[in-house]
Amino acid sequence: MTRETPVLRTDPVQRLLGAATEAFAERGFHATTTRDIAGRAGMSPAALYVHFRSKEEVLYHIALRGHREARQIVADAPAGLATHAERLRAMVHDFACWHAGEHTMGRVVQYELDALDPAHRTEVVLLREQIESDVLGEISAGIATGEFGTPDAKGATLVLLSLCVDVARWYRPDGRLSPAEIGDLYGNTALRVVAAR
Amino acid sequence: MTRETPVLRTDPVQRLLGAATEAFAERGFHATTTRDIAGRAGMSPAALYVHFRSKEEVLYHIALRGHREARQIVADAPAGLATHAERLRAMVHDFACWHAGEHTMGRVVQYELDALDPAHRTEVVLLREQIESDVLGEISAGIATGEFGTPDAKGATLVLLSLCVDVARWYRPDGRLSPAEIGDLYGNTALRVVAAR
DNA sequence: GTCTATAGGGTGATAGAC
DNA sequence: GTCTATCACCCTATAGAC
Repeated sequence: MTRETPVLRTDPVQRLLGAATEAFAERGFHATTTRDIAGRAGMSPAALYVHFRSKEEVLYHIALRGHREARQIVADAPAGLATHAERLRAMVHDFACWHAGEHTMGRVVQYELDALDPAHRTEVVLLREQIESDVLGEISAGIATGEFGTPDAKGATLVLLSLCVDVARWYRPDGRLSPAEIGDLYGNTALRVVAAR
Repeated sequence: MTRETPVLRTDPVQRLLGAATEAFAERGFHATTTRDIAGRAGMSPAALYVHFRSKEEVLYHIALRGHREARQIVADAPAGLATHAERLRAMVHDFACWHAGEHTMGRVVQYELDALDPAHRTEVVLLREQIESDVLGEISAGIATGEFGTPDAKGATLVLLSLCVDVARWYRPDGRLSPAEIGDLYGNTALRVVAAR
């Protein structure tokens, strides 16, 4: 009567999305074959096309889910924190930490965007702009209250987002730093970058 | 008697390497066909194989040249500068600036490494470690003299190199910041990251 | 050193049985 | 909803003429 495998893993769509995320992260979208995706999910190549119209549509679903997840991370981070310094630290901490812990998803989300159809790409770029806006808003607010000494909110936003995104490129699970340690390092770095008083 | 095209452009090897760099940067190694490379260089697909053993060997030559160029940029940057702060600022300024101005080369150098043969990859990774060592050495020296307040030389090195590398991902020639402005922003950011006095 | 032609194999996607 | 079999196309790399 017990269920050995979680429901998520028996749902063929979720199995295909998970398999594709791994394959895209390891070899890139173009170098990944539909046979590889289906094989990792324990299916024949044809089964993929029952659930998705094309290989590109698989990437689209992954990119959409990943970006929504990332946006949520950034939006939820400052909840309950009072100062702009603590709020920004939490946002950068959690965003960097997510790119380490979810580096497989992160790599697909950040580096395979150009493989999307123009319409799908536009939709995903909107989510990216919301994340950027969240961070820019926090930094601008901190500058307005005098909590941050930097005069350049846009420059600081660019630097901090770029820093977090690049974690997905270099992070390795067997590396020197854990996701939590990366979050700490990056959260503290953020306060230096905006010259928090 | 005048020469309309520079010698570099008439050398088929240089033409192929330039064409391949553009193609790899735009579409990635795996999505680029040898037909595309040869076509951009004004040749037939077969001509490529007179000068290179394989598509991978073309990438290898680009990666080697790009990494040597980048290493030179970082090594030359601090020449003639006395304080560790000015030396580090120059290194980060020039390295970031290079990734913007040479973003086509930079994108290939930073994001197509995994497509190299294991032996070629190892050779290129050695050059990367030299760049890392150059920056770590400068930061450690600045900490030793008390010029930099950060206690974490490795963390600061990681942050600054990551920042510069990621410029190749997001930089667009028609964007808000010029390569020189990015260099300035990143050079100043570097001094904040290491807590320069 | 360049070309045209092609070998040999892999790719995304579909047809039709169960 | 999954499978086997396959289509039509594209790929890297090579052969051989000039």
